[in-house]
Amino acid sequence: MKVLGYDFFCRPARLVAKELLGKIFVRKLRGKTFMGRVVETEAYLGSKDPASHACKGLTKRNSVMFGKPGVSYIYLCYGFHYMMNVVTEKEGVAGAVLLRGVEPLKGLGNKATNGPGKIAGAFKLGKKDNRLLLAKKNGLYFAEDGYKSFKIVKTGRIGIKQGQDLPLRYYIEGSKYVSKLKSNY
DNA sequence: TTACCGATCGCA
DNA sequence: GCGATCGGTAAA
Repeated sequence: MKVLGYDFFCRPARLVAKELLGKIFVRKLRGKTFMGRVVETEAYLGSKDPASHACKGLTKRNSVMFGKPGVSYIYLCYGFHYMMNVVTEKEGVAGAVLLRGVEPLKGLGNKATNGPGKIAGAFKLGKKDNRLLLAKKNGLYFAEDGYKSFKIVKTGRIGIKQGQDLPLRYYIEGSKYVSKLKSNY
Protein backbone atom coordinates (compact mmCIF):
# COMPACT_ATOMS: atom_id res chain seq x y z
CA MET A 1 0.00 0.00 0.00
CA LYS A 2 1.21 3.39 -0.93
CA VAL A 3 1.31 6.04 1.78
CA LEU A 4 -0.15 9.38 0.78
CA GLY A 5 2.32 12.20 1.24
CA TYR A 6 2.95 15.85 0.65
CA ASP A 7 2.03 15.86 -3.03
CA PHE A 8 -1.41 14.41 -2.36
CA PHE A 9 -2.33 17.00 0.26
CA CYS A 10 -0.68 20.00 -1.39
CA ARG A 11 -3.78 20.67 -3.48
CA PRO A 12 -7.16 22.40 -3.09
CA ALA A 13 -9.16 21.15 -0.09
CA ARG A 14 -12.22 20.21 -2.15
CA LEU A 15 -10.08 18.02 -4.39
CA VAL A 16 -8.32 16.33 -1.49
CA ALA A 17 -11.67 15.78 0.24
CA LYS A 18 -13.02 14.04 -2.85
CA GLU A 19 -9.95 11.94 -3.50
CA LEU A 20 -9.54 10.89 0.11
CA LEU A 21 -12.71 8.82 -0.24
CA GLY A 22 -11.87 5.14 -0.47
CA LYS A 23 -8.42 5.66 1.00
CA ILE A 24 -7.36 3.97 4.22
CA PHE A 25 -6.81 5.83 7.45
CA VAL A 26 -4.14 4.14 9.55
CA ARG A 27 -3.29 4.76 13.17
CA LYS A 28 -0.70 2.84 15.17
CA LEU A 29 -0.57 3.23 18.89
CA ARG A 30 1.27 1.19 21.49
CA GLY A 31 1.59 -1.83 19.21
CA LYS A 32 -2.01 -1.76 18.07
CA THR A 33 -3.12 -0.88 14.60
CA PHE A 34 -6.40 0.77 13.74
CA MET A 35 -7.50 0.94 10.13
CA GLY A 36 -10.57 2.26 8.42
CA ARG A 37 -11.71 3.18 4.94
CA VAL A 38 -12.67 6.81 4.47
CA VAL A 39 -16.27 7.07 3.29
CA GLU A 40 -17.20 10.65 4.14
CA THR A 41 -15.29 13.94 4.22
CA GLU A 42 -15.85 17.67 4.24
CA ALA A 43 -13.60 20.41 2.94
CA TYR A 44 -12.92 23.60 4.86
CA LEU A 45 -11.33 26.53 3.14
CA GLY A 46 -9.78 29.79 4.26
CA SER A 47 -11.16 33.32 4.29
CA LYS A 48 -13.88 32.53 1.77
CA ASP A 49 -15.49 29.95 4.01
CA PRO A 50 -17.59 31.28 6.93
CA ALA A 51 -17.67 27.87 8.60
CA SER A 52 -13.93 27.48 8.64
CA HIS A 53 -11.88 28.30 11.70
CA ALA A 54 -9.54 30.10 9.36
CA CYS A 55 -12.16 32.51 8.00
CA LYS A 56 -11.24 35.31 10.39
CA GLY A 57 -7.55 35.12 9.75
CA LEU A 58 -4.70 33.53 11.58
CA THR A 59 -5.07 32.66 15.25
CA LYS A 60 -3.21 30.38 17.61
CA ARG A 61 -5.59 27.48 17.13
CA ASN A 62 -5.98 27.56 13.38
CA SER A 63 -2.41 28.41 12.49
CA VAL A 64 -1.81 24.80 11.54
CA MET A 65 -4.34 25.22 8.74
CA PHE A 66 -2.05 27.80 7.19
CA GLY A 67 0.97 25.59 7.54
CA LYS A 68 2.33 22.59 5.68
CA PRO A 69 -0.15 20.23 4.01
CA GLY A 70 -0.37 16.64 5.17
CA VAL A 71 -0.41 17.59 8.84
CA SER A 72 -3.14 16.65 11.31
CA TYR A 73 -5.43 19.29 12.78
CA ILE A 74 -7.29 17.88 15.75
CA TYR A 75 -9.32 19.98 18.11
CA LEU A 76 -11.93 19.68 20.79
CA CYS A 77 -15.48 20.63 19.93
CA TYR A 78 -18.40 21.10 22.32
CA GLY A 79 -16.08 20.10 25.14
CA PHE A 80 -16.46 16.40 24.33
CA HIS A 81 -15.47 15.45 20.87
CA TYR A 82 -12.25 15.63 18.96
CA MET A 83 -12.32 16.19 15.22
CA MET A 84 -9.76 14.78 12.85
CA ASN A 85 -8.73 17.01 9.98
CA VAL A 86 -5.93 16.99 7.47
CA VAL A 87 -4.31 20.21 6.38
CA THR A 88 -4.33 20.82 2.64
CA GLU A 89 -3.19 23.54 0.23
CA LYS A 90 0.35 24.78 -0.02
CA GLU A 91 2.01 26.40 2.94
CA GLY A 92 0.57 29.85 3.63
CA VAL A 93 -2.90 29.01 2.31
CA ALA A 94 -5.54 27.84 4.78
CA GLY A 95 -7.43 24.65 4.07
CA ALA A 96 -8.35 21.36 5.70
CA VAL A 97 -10.43 18.26 5.22
CA LEU A 98 -12.59 16.89 8.02
CA LEU A 99 -13.04 13.15 8.40
CA ARG A 100 -16.73 12.50 9.00
CA GLY A 101 -17.20 8.83 8.23
CA VAL A 102 -14.99 5.75 8.16
CA GLU A 103 -15.66 2.07 7.54
CA PRO A 104 -13.94 -0.08 10.20
CA LEU A 105 -11.33 -2.44 8.75
CA LYS A 106 -9.10 -3.43 11.61
CA GLY A 107 -8.61 -3.00 15.34
CA LEU A 108 -11.84 -1.11 15.88
CA GLY A 109 -14.06 -3.87 17.22
CA ASN A 110 -17.68 -2.83 17.17
CA LYS A 111 -16.98 0.83 17.72
CA ALA A 112 -19.09 3.18 15.65
CA THR A 113 -17.11 5.36 13.26
CA ASN A 114 -19.94 7.11 11.45
CA GLY A 115 -19.32 10.63 12.76
CA PRO A 116 -16.36 12.92 13.34
CA GLY A 117 -16.45 12.69 17.13
CA LYS A 118 -16.78 8.91 17.02
CA ILE A 119 -13.86 8.49 14.66
CA ALA A 120 -11.55 10.42 16.96
CA GLY A 121 -12.79 8.33 19.87
CA ALA A 122 -12.39 4.98 18.10
CA PHE A 123 -8.92 5.83 16.82
CA LYS A 124 -7.92 7.28 20.18
CA LEU A 125 -7.09 10.66 18.77
CA GLY A 126 -6.65 13.59 21.13
CA LYS A 127 -4.93 16.90 21.37
CA LYS A 128 -1.58 15.12 21.61
CA ASP A 129 -2.07 14.13 18.02
CA ASN A 130 -2.66 17.65 16.80
CA ARG A 131 -0.12 19.09 14.39
CA LEU A 132 1.41 15.72 13.64
CA LEU A 133 2.88 15.10 10.20
CA LEU A 134 0.93 12.29 8.59
CA ALA A 135 3.65 9.76 7.90
CA LYS A 136 4.39 6.13 8.61
CA LYS A 137 6.99 6.98 11.20
CA ASN A 138 4.42 8.86 13.25
CA GLY A 139 1.97 5.97 13.18
CA LEU A 140 -0.68 8.18 11.65
CA TYR A 141 -1.24 8.28 7.92
CA PHE A 142 -3.45 7.63 4.92
CA ALA A 143 -2.76 4.87 2.41
CA GLU A 144 -3.94 4.01 -1.08
CA ASP A 145 -4.83 0.43 -1.97
CA GLY A 146 -6.40 0.89 -5.37
CA TYR A 147 -9.98 0.65 -4.13
CA LYS A 148 -12.12 2.82 -6.32
CA SER A 149 -15.27 1.00 -7.28
CA PHE A 150 -17.69 3.39 -5.69
CA LYS A 151 -19.78 6.38 -6.55
CA ILE A 152 -19.09 9.76 -4.99
CA VAL A 153 -21.93 12.00 -3.88
CA LYS A 154 -21.41 15.71 -3.35
CA THR A 155 -23.70 17.72 -1.06
CA GLY A 156 -23.86 20.70 1.25
CA ARG A 157 -22.11 20.36 4.56
CA ILE A 158 -23.92 19.43 7.76
CA GLY A 159 -23.65 20.08 11.48
CA ILE A 160 -22.60 23.69 11.09
CA LYS A 161 -24.41 27.01 11.13
CA GLN A 162 -22.48 28.93 8.53
CA GLY A 163 -21.83 28.15 4.91
CA GLN A 164 -23.95 25.00 4.84
CA ASP A 165 -24.89 25.68 1.28
CA LEU A 166 -21.38 25.24 -0.01
CA PRO A 167 -21.18 21.84 -1.71
CA LEU A 168 -18.06 20.69 0.07
CA ARG A 169 -19.22 17.42 1.59
CA TYR A 170 -18.38 14.19 -0.18
CA TYR A 171 -19.35 10.65 0.63
CA ILE A 172 -19.47 7.20 -0.90
CA GLU A 173 -22.95 6.38 -2.07
CA GLY A 174 -24.58 3.52 -0.23
CA SER A 175 -22.04 3.24 2.57
CA LYS A 176 -23.43 2.26 5.96
CA TYR A 177 -20.76 4.29 7.65
CA VAL A 178 -21.69 7.75 6.47
CA SER A 179 -22.58 9.94 9.44
CA LYS A 180 -26.20 10.49 10.28
CA LEU A 181 -26.83 13.86 11.80
CA LYS A 182 -30.38 15.16 12.27
CA SER A 183 -32.46 15.39 9.08
CA ASN A 184 -29.85 14.03 6.78
CA TYR A 185 -29.62 14.14 3.05
C1' DT B 1 -10.16 37.66 33.67
C1' DT B 2 -14.54 36.51 32.09
C1' DA B 3 -18.34 35.33 29.02
C1' DC B 4 -19.75 33.18 25.16
C1' DC B 5 -20.39 29.42 21.99
C1' DG B 6 -19.17 25.61 18.60
C1' DA B 7 -17.17 21.28 12.27
C1' DT B 8 -21.30 16.52 18.29
C1' DC B 9 -23.44 12.58 20.52
C1' DG B 10 -26.59 9.85 23.18
C1' DC B 11 -30.44 9.54 25.66
C1' DA B 12 -35.52 11.04 26.38
C1' DG C 1 -35.39 17.88 21.60
C1' DC C 2 -31.78 18.78 25.11
C1' DG C 3 -27.99 18.79 28.11
C1' DA C 4 -23.08 17.59 28.89
C1' DT C 5 -18.58 20.25 29.40
C1' DC C 6 -14.02 22.23 27.45
C1' DG C 7 -10.84 25.62 25.38
C1' DG C 8 -10.19 29.29 21.96
C1' DT C 9 -11.32 33.85 21.21
C1' DA C 10 -12.71 38.66 21.89
C1' DA C 11 -14.03 42.08 24.84
C1' DA C 12 -13.35 44.56 29.07
